[in-house]
Amino acid sequence: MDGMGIDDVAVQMGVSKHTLRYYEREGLLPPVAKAANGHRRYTDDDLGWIRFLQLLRATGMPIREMKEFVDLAHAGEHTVADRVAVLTHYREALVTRMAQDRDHLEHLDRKLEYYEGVLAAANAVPEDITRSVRA
Amino acid sequence: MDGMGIDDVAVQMGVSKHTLRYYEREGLLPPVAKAANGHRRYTDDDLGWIRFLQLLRATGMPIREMKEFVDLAHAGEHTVADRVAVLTHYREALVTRMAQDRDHLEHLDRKLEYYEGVLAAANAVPEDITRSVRA
DNA sequence: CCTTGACTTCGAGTGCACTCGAAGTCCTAC
DNA sequence: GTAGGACTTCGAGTGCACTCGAAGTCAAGG
Repeated sequence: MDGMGIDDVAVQMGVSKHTLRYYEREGLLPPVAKAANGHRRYTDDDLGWIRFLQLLRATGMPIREMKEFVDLAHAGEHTVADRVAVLTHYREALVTRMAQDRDHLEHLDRKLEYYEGVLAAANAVPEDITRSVRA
Repeated sequence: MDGMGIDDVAVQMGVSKHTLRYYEREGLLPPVAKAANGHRRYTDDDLGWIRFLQLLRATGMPIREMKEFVDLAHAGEHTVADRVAVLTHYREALVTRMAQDRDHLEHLDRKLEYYEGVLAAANAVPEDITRSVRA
C-alpha cells in the first residue's frame, strides 16, 4: 500500500500523532484511508491538507472556523467566494498583528536600551566609589 | 485621594476589571493602594506597570514567567542582568515569530491568488457556455 | 505460542488565561 | 432608612487546543 504511516507524518509535519487523530476527529481532515490492519495511511493530498491547516492555524484561525472553512471547501466550487472572504479576513488580522508586533519589538528594544544603561551605570559606580575612596 | 478607580483603569488600559484583580492576585501587580472604603486606587506607577505587563504578554511571555520577572524587578538592581536575559530571550522569540508571520502572509497571499484565479475562471465559464450554446 | 510494540478508539484530563457569580460591604440618593 | 449600584473577596467555571491513558487489536520476531 502507498502512503505514510502516522508516525512518519507526525515527524515530518511536526505535529503529534494525537493531534493528527484529533484533527481528523474534528473533521479538519477528511477521513484518512486505512490499511487492512486499520492503520492510517496518509496520501500526498492528506499531507497537503495538513500543511494548509497549519497555515490557517498560523494565521490565528481557531479550530472551529477551520472546520467551517474545510466544510466550505468540501461543498464545492460555488463556495470559493466565501472562502476568499474568510481568508481575506484572517489575512487582515495577520497584517494587523504584524504591525503590532513591530510596535512591541520597538518598545521592547527601548526597555532593553534602558536596562543596558542601568547596567552600564552599575558597572561605572564601583569605579566612582573607588575614586571617592581614593580621594 | 488621588489615583484612578478600577473602572476607569479597565477602560483606559483595555483590560477587564476581573483581569486587573487577577493580575494583582497572581502577584504581577504590586498590591494596589486601597481607599478608606476598600476600593482600589491606581497610581500612575501602577498604570506604567500595567502597560509594561501588556508589553510582556504581547511578546508571548506566559503569566508564570511574567511573575518571575516581576519578582526579579522587585528584588532590586542586582537582578538587572537576569532581566535583560529574559527580555532578550523573548525579543528573539518575537523576531522569530515575526519572520514566520511574513512567511505565512506570503503563503496566504499565494492561496488567495490561486482562489482569485479560480473565481475568474468561474466567471469566464458561463461566457464559454453561452458561446457554445449559441454555436 | 507468546511477548513486544505500534497501532486503534474513546472518553477523560491538562494547562492556560481569564471570566464569572455569589455573598458581603459601603456610599448615595431619594 | 432603605433601595440601588459599584465595589470587595473567594472559589468555581469556561473555552480552547490539545494531550493522555486505558483497553483492545494486530503483525512480526524469538
